[in-house]
Amino acid sequence: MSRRSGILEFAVLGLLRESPMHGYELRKRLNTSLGVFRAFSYGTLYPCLKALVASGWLIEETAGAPEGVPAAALTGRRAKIVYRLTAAGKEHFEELLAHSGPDAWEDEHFGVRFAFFGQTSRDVRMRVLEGRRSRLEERLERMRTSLARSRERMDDYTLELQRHGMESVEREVRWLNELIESERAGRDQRPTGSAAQDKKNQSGDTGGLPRHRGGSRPDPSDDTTT
Amino acid sequence: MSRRSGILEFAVLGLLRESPMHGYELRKRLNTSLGVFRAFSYGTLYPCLKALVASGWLIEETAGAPEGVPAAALTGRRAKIVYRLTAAGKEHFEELLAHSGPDAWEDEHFGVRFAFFGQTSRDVRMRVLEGRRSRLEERLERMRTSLARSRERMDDYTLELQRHGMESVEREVRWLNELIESERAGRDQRPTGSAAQDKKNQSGDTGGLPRHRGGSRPDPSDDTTT
DNA sequence: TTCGTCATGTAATGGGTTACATGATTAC
DNA sequence: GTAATCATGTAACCCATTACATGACGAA
Repeated sequence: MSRRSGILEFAVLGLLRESPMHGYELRKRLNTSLGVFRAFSYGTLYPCLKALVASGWLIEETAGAPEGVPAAALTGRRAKIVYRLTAAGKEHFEELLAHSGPDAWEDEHFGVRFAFFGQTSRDVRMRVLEGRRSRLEERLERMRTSLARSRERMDDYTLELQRHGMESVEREVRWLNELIESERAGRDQRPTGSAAQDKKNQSGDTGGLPRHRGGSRPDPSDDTTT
Repeated sequence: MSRRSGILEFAVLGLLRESPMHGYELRKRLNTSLGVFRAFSYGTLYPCLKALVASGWLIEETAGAPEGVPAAALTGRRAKIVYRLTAAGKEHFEELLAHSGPDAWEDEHFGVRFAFFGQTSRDVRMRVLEGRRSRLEERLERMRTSLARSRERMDDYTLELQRHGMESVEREVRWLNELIESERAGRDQRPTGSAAQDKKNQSGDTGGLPRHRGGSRPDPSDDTTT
């Protein structure tokens, strides 16, 4: 019954913070926003939603458009279940964003967190980025020593595999460095191209962060598009 | 009971082709040879070994050094279970190497296959590399269109995440291109540094492949460098 | 009326981990 | 004698996917 799954819970909460949605649409958004790192199926999502409702982070809405529901959700067709974040849920999400558990630096966890960076403070972002970086550096270190110890026993392909793997991790670290740099030095300094550029591209405000759904947003033109 | 797991089975067979081993050592080798992509625990390995024995791909040896067993396996200590590949097992492995199922191009599957490239023919290698490449290219295409469709609705961090993800995949494709190039043009042409170099580094034989445990191994100058 | 897609769910299965239970052997 | 590491296993979860069951709605 404890269909929870950490990341999924986190991601659902994050997406619902923007606006209430059906499970169906939620899944689509999930798989495009986070697509690179993760994809979820209904078999995971629906039970998880139930669990979140049970915890009080979400409420279900079934009736005919209880105010906030975006018209799109029931353009005439019989309303299904719309999930909406409760106040408690919002709080919980913020909590999760800030207090990253020990898994927060793992590949997928990090990816998902990153996708919601727009909803948190620079402090938290820095913590997460640096945590991730040091995790990767440890990994690199382990790879290096392990490679050094067994290199003679490996054939060339295995070696190449290892080399390429390390190179990828190193690239990842460089990317993080750029992001950290950019956060540190930057006001708005949103990542573009290869991050860490000092050009003239701040979008106006200096103080903060690229508020989620940053400058661009909202024409509610299409709902489903994604 | 079907503790089989495709990749693990494949990897176990591949490692045991080199020499018989205990489950214990097998796991260590598993986690260093394939370390970048995969790690397995005993909870997975032992049941899988039993299943492989049941299938006839392996046999267990318990007695006191039935010939081929590497001395190391029982230097005095009471012999545990040593797993040895049967003829049928060898055949099965070769079959698996060549006839890659439809999953063969997925991340992990590919990684593991690659680690055993030394044990197969150039033809097979080419097939696998090209299969992997086209899989990644499809992925890239999907990412591109999906990004194009929803780019305005994404905040900058999500966007950066997407960008970085695509870049990684692109790099992977370039790597594959180099490998393919190198296989195509190459006799021995083992991958070194960034592959695809035409220098003077063939290790002698021309006809084949870097026979596993090949004679070359990149100058042990620096270990960690890359 | 049939097809696509919206929409919600569940049961069977897969593939894996952690933590535990157990004990021998080696090195100090 | 005591700690590390070799060595083998299992039971209790965890997390997710697939395939299925069900049905409404809109458009051709």
